[in-house]
Amino acid sequence: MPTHYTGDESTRRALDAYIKLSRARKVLGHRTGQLLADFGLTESQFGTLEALYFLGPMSQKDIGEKLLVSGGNMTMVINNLEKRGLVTRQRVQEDRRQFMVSLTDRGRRLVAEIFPAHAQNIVDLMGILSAEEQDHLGRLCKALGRQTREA
Amino acid sequence: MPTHYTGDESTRRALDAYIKLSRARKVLGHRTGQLLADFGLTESQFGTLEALYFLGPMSQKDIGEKLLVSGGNMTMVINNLEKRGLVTRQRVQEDRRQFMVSLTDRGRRLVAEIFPAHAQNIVDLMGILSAEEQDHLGRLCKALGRQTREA
DNA sequence: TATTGTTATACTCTATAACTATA
DNA sequence: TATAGTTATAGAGTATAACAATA
Repeated sequence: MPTHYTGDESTRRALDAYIKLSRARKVLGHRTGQLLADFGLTESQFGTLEALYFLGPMSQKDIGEKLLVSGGNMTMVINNLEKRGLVTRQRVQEDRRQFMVSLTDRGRRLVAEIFPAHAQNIVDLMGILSAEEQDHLGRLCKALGRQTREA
Repeated sequence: MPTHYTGDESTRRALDAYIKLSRARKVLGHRTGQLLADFGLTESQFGTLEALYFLGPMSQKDIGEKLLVSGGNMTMVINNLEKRGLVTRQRVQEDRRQFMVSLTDRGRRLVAEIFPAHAQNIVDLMGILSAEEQDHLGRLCKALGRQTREA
């Protein structure tokens, strides 16, 4: 474990932050994932539904970029959601290479059903941190997530 | 996207922190995972090797708890590492239900070969944050990861 | 009875590369 | 030529439950 790495201080510090970040995310994801699993959804699937719910119809490419999921995977995720009647694909007339993905009524109802409990889970999990700490965590993570996509 | 959630402030704040945490971890994991992939290793596999390298031989159960990986998965991860001659299993004489997992010389050499570049990747990625910010991030994430295992 | 680990089941995720259709 | 999406490939992850061996 990097925690026991005895090298120089700046390396130890970065490794330590990284492993704690990873663990936190894993623990939180495990918790939130249980609720989703009760509804037969994976994180990628729910993330897709959530994006469509809050941002409206999008191409597969846009969803993939939002969720950091590769093209081939998006095809599969959308396929699985489509099989269950939660989303639909519609060709974009102006650019027939694209599909616009939209929630069906059933998909919308499912998100509406799950989201409150999902959000409450996250509020509960984050509740160990004060409002200021949550904001600070968000800012630090935002910097990490942004910088590293460009660099 | 929770970012566009228009509910109450505390919910928006928690969701926002959560999504940024998730994105950061995903971006970082993607980056560090590329190096590991060059050596034919997944994160779980390298995490196992790393734990054995820095903490010494451990039972599968202990590794699973460190890495937050379930029992059945640990069997598979260890199997795959064992096939490649990177780890070995030895029955524990005092409790013959357990296997002690150890690095082979080959496994130890592989970690020694990969770790410097892996650590440097993390130092580079975390480098967008100051030393104080990295420490702060670590503390916030530690609280998140710990609390939620107990609660 | 409880625990460690294995096995079986059944999906989902992951990346990549070759491919089709369209731009 | 470049882009959006599909398909094929090939593995690894995930959880669960039933099982064996041991405590």
